[in-house]
Amino acid sequence: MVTTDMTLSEGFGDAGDPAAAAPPVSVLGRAFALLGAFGPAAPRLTLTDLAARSGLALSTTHRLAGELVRLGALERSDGWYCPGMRLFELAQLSRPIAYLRQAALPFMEDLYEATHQIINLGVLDGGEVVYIERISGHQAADVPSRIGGRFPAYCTGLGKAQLAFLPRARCEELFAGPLAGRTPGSITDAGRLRRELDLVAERGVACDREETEPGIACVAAPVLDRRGQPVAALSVTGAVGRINQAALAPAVRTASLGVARVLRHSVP
Amino acid sequence: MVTTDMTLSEGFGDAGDPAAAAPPVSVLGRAFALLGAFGPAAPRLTLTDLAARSGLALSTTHRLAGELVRLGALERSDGWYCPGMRLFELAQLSRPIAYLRQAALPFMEDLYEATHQIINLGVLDGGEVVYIERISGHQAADVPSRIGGRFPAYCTGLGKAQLAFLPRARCEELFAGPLAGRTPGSITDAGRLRRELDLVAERGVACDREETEPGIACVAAPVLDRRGQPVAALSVTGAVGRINQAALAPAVRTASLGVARVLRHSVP
DNA sequence: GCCGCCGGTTCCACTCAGTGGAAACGAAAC
DNA sequence: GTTTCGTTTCCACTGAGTGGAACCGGCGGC
Repeated sequence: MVTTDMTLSEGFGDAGDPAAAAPPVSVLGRAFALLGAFGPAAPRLTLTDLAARSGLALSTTHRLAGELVRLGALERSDGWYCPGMRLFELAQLSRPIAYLRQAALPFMEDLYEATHQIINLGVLDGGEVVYIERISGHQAADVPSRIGGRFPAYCTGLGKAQLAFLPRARCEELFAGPLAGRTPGSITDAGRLRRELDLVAERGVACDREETEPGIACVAAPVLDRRGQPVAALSVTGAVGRINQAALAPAVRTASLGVARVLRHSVP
Repeated sequence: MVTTDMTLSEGFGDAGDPAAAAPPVSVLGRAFALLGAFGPAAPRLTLTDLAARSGLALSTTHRLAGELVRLGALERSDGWYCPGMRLFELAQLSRPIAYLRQAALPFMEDLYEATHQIINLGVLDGGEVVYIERISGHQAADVPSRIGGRFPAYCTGLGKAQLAFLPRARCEELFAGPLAGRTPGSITDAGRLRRELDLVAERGVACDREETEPGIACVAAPVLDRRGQPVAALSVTGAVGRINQAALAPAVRTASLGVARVLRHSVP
């Protein structure tokens, strides 16, 4: 129910600016258009880029950016703007995120020590998964997940693990449209997705073999609240050859049950 | 040089609102006053609290908060507002933070596996340390650090490790005023701080025995850039009895050198 | 059951913060 | 030297933003 129209404005790395459809009317809208101009592919921008990507007039951009710098939401070093530390501080106060991370990290550490693969924690937002925390070692596997990043839920382990425990109706409405898929392995057929989710619900873990990224596999398990609703999911991710899904499943499931238990006891 | 006046508005948990000194003039200022109303002690607020703590008129608060919700910067569930996920997403695009975390995490994992104590990563912002990442296990030691949290630099290991490598002049100007201290063990004498920092610069590690929090000790080492300037610091933190500073120092120092090496090779 | 209180929401006339075109500036490229 | 490109400053216009006031609805007390 939240940020349904927000996904549209997600700053993807398209070079040519598509003259942002509906120029925002309110100052806040404009300010967030500025912030939204940044993205994984554009972690820092000059004033002119900022104006072009946000669709705002140059002088407006200049003034707003200046103000955002004063407020700490942007930082500027030799002509480049990038998101500032104040945003980071504020973001950490997000209640759900702070609680989740605090509860989950010890279990993520356990999983890491046991597997030495990448351990991810993500939550569902609309039909997408947002990565909240990720721990990894030195082997810089080309796993595309990134804290604060988003992926379509139906083609990631983290997403499927949570979708499977959503009320059926809610899930259906999320995937009414056609499923584009990310890789040749992604599920793009609604019927097959439904059967897959039934299987996940039955087993308590979701698997992903090259559905998110070629060569990458993962095993994920949901963290459920008292009412059985998913609040997050944990996953172990790595190169296909290094992920033995059958062997990892119990560990991931145990860890996510542990997180759920801690959350039940700490959050009222 | 950044956010010098920002520290004033840090939302501490004082119950009675001190009728925020200078009401912000710009819409953005007002919006950030709203966001700044949240704090560790107030992770969620009602509309009325929000208005009181930010010093804005109720109807203004209502409208702005509504807009921030639409933008994803705030979330609302049954009457409570809290910082939203969109902020979190934007914050992760902060170039310095993302690079730092990516470079540092593997080494932090190594330190964790070796010590099973709390591992912190922090950067200097003015005279304060901001915690960027923290990993910990199940023993919920009462260590006060929190991702996104701030402490005065001169009474934390992370802070001293970085201060010691700042140009002397810069350091002096940061601590021109009197040092309040956090605990009986904190350094509050400018002369003693200077000698301590000399020692840190010589050894390459900073120690903290109950200077931040009674019963807590840590060992920290700076991550220096090409020019020898500190960009961050790593620390191992835990209960005094469990931290053998002499034994940990080489490990922490090695890890921070590792991070510096990775950063040198990845960031231009 | 009725009333008063207290959060939250909506309304609306006033006005000042915000806008953006244009011009000045400065440094680097030609 | 001139041109070009990114940035900064200026300023007259105006509609987005403001906040007092009225309204709504649920809860607790009388």
